Amino acid sequence: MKESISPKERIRKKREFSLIYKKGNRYRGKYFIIIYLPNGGSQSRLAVVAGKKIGNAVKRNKAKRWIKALYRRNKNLLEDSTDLIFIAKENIFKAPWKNLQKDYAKAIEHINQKQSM
RNA sequence: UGGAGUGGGCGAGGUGGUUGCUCCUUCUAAAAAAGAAGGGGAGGAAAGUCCGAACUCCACAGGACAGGAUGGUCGCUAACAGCGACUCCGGGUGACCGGAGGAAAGUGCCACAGAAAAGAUACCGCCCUUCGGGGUAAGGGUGAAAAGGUGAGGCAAGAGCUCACCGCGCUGGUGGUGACACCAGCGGCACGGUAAACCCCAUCCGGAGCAAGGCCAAAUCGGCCCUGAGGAGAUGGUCCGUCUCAUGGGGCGGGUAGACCGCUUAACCCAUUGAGCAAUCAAUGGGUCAGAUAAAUAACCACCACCCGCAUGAAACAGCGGGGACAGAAUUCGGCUUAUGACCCACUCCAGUCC
RNA sequence: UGGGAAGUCGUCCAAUGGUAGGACACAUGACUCUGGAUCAUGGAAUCGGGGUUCGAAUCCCUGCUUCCCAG
Repeated sequence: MKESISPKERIRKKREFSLIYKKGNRYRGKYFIIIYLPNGGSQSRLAVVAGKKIGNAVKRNKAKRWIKALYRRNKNLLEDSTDLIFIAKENIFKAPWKNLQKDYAKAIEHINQKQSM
């Protein structure tokens, strides 16, 4: 299993963001919020939002990197191809790596169940 | 040994493994996509956006006004509110640090207190007196600030009225590119403070900003041009013809999404030599060092080094637990300012002790 | 990324460089059988740090926060 994220696997256009915000479902995790929408394509896609509330530029980048790493490491968990927007919360910097992984696994499980129904 | 001053260096600690991101080159190959190999990949402040430029577009005969910025002198620089050296003033025992045009061009302001806050009709006072008035500014108290200061002479009482020293101003000389310094003489000296109040003087300044600007260009709507058989209407007594409207086909230019250029080789960096007190400049040789766009440097693990705490101990090693700042390029440079853990280096000052 | 504006009691606004004021809100008391309204009294602030000045909310530097504009 490859663990890369190529440009095709990212959400980049403002129009696409608006669509997902409008029609997608939300899951509130402990350290982040996920907005997800099945896209019917061949690949899942990803975007991370880290707002100004979280901190300065260094902190925002760090949050993005962590969430991207989570996604890469656990690509195979997701069953259907889905567009995902992650919104990082402030407490993400206090979390140990293992808790983040648990929280992520729980979130993906939740999404899989919802979509198979 | 302790305390302090100035300037500078380094700053995701190092090595390895697994998995990843971005750009360039070569190859798979003829192009795109994809893959493989090799190489490059954050900072001293990248930050705040406080100044100054480069670059691009717009405006522009020339001159004047308005508005803004700067402000000791000389130098450096592409430019600057920057930097260097020097001058004067103020602070500090000292190393050192901070400040800087003009108040005699004019206007304004100086609360309260005080007689008076500025070219003094002087409140109390002192002295003289023909009792009408006159001469004074030593002393008093107020205030942030009170009309040169101290001492002596002098006088009715006093006063730069006179003298000495200090301060201030003017003139001349000498030294210095200059700010200014030193020396001599003269004036006796009514002429505060505030220009980060208006202002005056000198110097500089057109506006907007890479979301600048350029180039290519879907879909849709509308515009213009060409054109086909037929349709409707107008002209006409009717047909042909001509004109208008709707429609089919083709083309054109503007322009949106989007793509590309701008986009990284530059007032660049390093070394040596020379000029200069220095900032800096010159010559020679070498180097290429991020270019992303929902936005790249990371995640996890192991070991080693450093620091802190715990416990043992005379001390150290081993052990356990924890820690490593401020902070992320976005057109590019030169500065300023602010944030910053640990460590290191150079020079200097003060105090104590010893030799 | 670039360009601009503003910070005064809890809130909304005032204030020539000279004692920071008003309204609403809050607290206490009076009035009332009680509450409201009314009356009286009181507390509470110049975004932080420097500088100029005898004296700064105001003038000058420098940071911080908030808001607006440009696709």
